[in-house]
Amino acid sequence: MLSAKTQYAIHALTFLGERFGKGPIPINQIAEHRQIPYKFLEAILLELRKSGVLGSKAGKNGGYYLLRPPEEVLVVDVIRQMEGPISLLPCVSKKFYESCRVCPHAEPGCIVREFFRQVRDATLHAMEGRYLSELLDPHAVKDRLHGQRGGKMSYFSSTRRLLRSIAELRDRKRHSGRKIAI
Amino acid sequence: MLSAKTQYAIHALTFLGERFGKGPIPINQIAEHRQIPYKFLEAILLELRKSGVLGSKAGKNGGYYLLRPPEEVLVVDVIRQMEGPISLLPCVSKKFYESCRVCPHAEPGCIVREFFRQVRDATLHAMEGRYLSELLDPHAVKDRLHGQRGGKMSYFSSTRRLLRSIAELRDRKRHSGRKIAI
DNA sequence: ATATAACCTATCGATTTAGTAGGGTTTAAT
DNA sequence: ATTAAACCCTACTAAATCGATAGGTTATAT
Repeated sequence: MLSAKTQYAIHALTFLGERFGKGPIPINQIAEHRQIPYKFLEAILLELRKSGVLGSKAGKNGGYYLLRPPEEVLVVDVIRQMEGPISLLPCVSKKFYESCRVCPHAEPGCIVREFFRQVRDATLHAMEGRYLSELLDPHAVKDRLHGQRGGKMSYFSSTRRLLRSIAELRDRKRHSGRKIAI
Repeated sequence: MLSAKTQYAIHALTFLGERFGKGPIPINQIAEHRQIPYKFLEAILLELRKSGVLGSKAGKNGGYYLLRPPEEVLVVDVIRQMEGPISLLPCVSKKFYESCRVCPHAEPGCIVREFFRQVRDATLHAMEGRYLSELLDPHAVKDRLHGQRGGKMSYFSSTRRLLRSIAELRDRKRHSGRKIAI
């Protein structure tokens, strides 16, 4: 299970994603809308800023904002950043590899290890190429587009266009043959 | 990541699986072969017995043993027993469902929830229908068969037969349409 | 200057983790 | 009956993690 911290982080990021391009959003706004304890959220956002996901601006009209558009923020990266390894065993993790406590030399033939490698492959496959943009509330995103484009576009044309661009981006990434470590 | 307890449990069960049919195996034998602290392992085996996976026999020549053959022990059941939910969010778990802290009413349209439901489906699909028998060291299983059948069978015929029966069992279960909850 | 808002350090109680210690009970081979 | 071997149970502990909270510092728009 994901810790409360990670869950809060994801929901905070969706809030910021839905308001991408609208300038810095203050912590209390996020905290109120998403029901997250202010001080806890403060620490989470600070961590996300230090890990390069968010930018911040101090002082009046300050707050936090995504450094890149939600279409380019990998959900799996956020989870790894906050939670650590996706793998169920340390010895099948690439990003957080540690030797197993039962077979410290990680024998290549370890059959338990092989099983959990398959599990992590399945989990990772479901996560890879999935972006923050896919977790946003379409209604909020609509507002965001209206805000940027002056509200000239219809709901249907704007969201259809957005969804198409997301699908294209995701498809490109999925078939790029890029190895994604776990 | 799985806790040390769960990892130890799995390895202890493989040890017992490889010796299934040979009567009770004492704790210290498992502890020594699998490098698990004796007292910690004792607690783990006790828990596995209470949850119906293992049987035990006290006294001289006593020990622990699998109540059913390894071909019938689901790995995912062991993980759930020791570790809890497989899901990454409480609100997508069937066996351990709890409401999400961000949306307490678990709105059916929650897009974050949908994402993590897909992830848990993928993880579960990799686990479902996988049995303890698939995690056993073939060499140890060979010995077990030799022990039971008096060593008359050749290595190849015995293991081939075993592997075929495992594959058949797994295939039956995989296509039985049985819903496996998470 | 003032209000606002991020930044930083430190702490804190509760829970979980990964064990350890020691003794009591039951079984069974002799 | 003795006694060794193993199960069973309670309690404890040191460390880490979790889920926050407190309070002061720095930056910035007005």
